[in-house]
Amino acid sequence: MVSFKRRGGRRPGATDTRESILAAAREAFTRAGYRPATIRGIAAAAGVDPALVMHFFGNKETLFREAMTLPVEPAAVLSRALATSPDRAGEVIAATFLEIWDSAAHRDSLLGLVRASVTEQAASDMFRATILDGIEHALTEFGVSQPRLRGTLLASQLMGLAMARYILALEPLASAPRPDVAAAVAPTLQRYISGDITRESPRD
Amino acid sequence: MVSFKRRGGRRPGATDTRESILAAAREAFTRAGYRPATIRGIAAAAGVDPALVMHFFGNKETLFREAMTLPVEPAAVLSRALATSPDRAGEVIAATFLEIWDSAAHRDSLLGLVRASVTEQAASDMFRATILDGIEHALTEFGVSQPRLRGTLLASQLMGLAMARYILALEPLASAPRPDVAAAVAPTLQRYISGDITRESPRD
DNA sequence: CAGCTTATTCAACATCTGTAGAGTTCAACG
DNA sequence: CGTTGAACTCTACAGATGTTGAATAAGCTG
Repeated sequence: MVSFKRRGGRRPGATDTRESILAAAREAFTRAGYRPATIRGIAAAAGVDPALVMHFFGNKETLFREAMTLPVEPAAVLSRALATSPDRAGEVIAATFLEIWDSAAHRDSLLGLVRASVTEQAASDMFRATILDGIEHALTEFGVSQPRLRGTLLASQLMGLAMARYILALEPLASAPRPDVAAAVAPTLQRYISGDITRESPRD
Repeated sequence: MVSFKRRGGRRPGATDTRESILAAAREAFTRAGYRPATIRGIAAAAGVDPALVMHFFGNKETLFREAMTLPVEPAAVLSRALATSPDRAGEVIAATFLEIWDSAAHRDSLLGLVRASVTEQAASDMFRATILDGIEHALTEFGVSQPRLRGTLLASQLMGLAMARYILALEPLASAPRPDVAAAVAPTLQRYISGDITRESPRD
C-alpha cells in the first residue's frame, strides 16, 4: 500500500471547498468570537491549507463578514407579524424568534453574530445596520409611536433571551419547551410594540 | 541633566503597583474581552514590565479572575427590593440596576464580565455561580413559584438591557434618561417576579 | 549593619498569529 | 491539444503572545 502525499495543485472533481471553508469559519467564529478563531484552525477544520483561505477571502475580516451574514430578515418577520394581527404580534415574534434559534441550521450564524457583536466593533455596527434599522423601519411603517425606542426595547428583550437561553444556557430557561418560553416572553414584546412604555403609569 | 535608566530592582517608596496593574487589567479586559487583551498591553498601561504581572498573578487567567470580581451583590439588591415592597420590586430593581451601570465606578467590571461571559467558559461559569444562584436564592426565600425559571427570565431582560444600552449602545435607549428606561422595563421585571408567566393566559 | 523577602527589570524561549510568494495540479475553453 | 486561469499546497517571514529564569534594587526584621 503506497500512500500518496499531495504536494500542491488543484483537486480532481467538483469543487465545494469554498463552501466548506465558510462552514468551518462559521463554526469557529461561533464558538469563541472573532479574535480567538484562527485562520489556521479554520483551514485545518476544512481540511485545507491556510493559504487557500487567503486565496479565497483575502483577509480574516472579509472571511468573517462573509461567514456571518444573517440567515433571516428580522424586519420581514416583524412586518408580517404586525400585518397579520397587531395585538398578537408579541406571540408571533416570540414563536418565530425561538423557532429560528432552535433550528440547528441558523443557530451557528446567530451565535457567532451575538458573540462577535459584544467584542468586535465591525460586528456591532453590522448588528445596528442590519437588524435594528430593519426593526425600526417595520415599526415606523406600522405607525407606532416612538418607533426607535420601542425597537431598541424589543431588541433588548430578544437579545437577552438569546443570551440566557442559548449562549449562557441558563437552566431551566435553556431547556424549557419552546411554547412555554414564548408564552412567558410574549407579553413583554407586545407591550414594547404597542403598549405603554412611559413614566407615570406603572400599570401593566 | 543625566537620565538614569532603571535596570531591575524595587522602586523606592510605597508600592501600589499591584493595584494599578489590576486597574489596567480591568480596563483592558473590559474593552475587548479575555483573549484580545494582552498581558504586555496591560503591563504597558500600568507602566510596568510584563514579567511583573506574572510575578503577581502567576498567569493570565487568575489575573482575569481577580480583576473581574463583581462590585455588587445582586442577590442582596433583589432581597431588599422584595422585602421592601413586593409589588414594586420591578421598579426598584430596574432603578438600582441602571444606577449601578450608569456609575462609572462599577461599569468597567460589569462590561468586562458580560463581554467575557459570552466568549469565555470560565467567565460564563462565574456568571452562573455568582449572579444567577444569588437571584434564585432570593426568589426562593421569598416564596414565589418557579423561582429558577423566573430568575432566568429576570436575568434575560436585565442582560438584554445591559447589552442594548451599554455594550451595543443602541440609540435612543443608550442615552435615554434613567427614569424613562426604568419605567419602560419595570413592568416586565415585575411580571417575571410575581406575575403570570404561564401558557394559556395571554393577558398582560 | 546583616540577611531575608519582595518588587522590579531584562533578555530570551517556544509557539502561534496573519499574510506573501512561488510553485504545482487540475478544469475549461479555444 | 495547447493555453489560460483557477484551485491548491509549501515554505517562509515578521511580529505578537504567554511565560520563564536570572539579575538587581529596595524594604523589613533581627
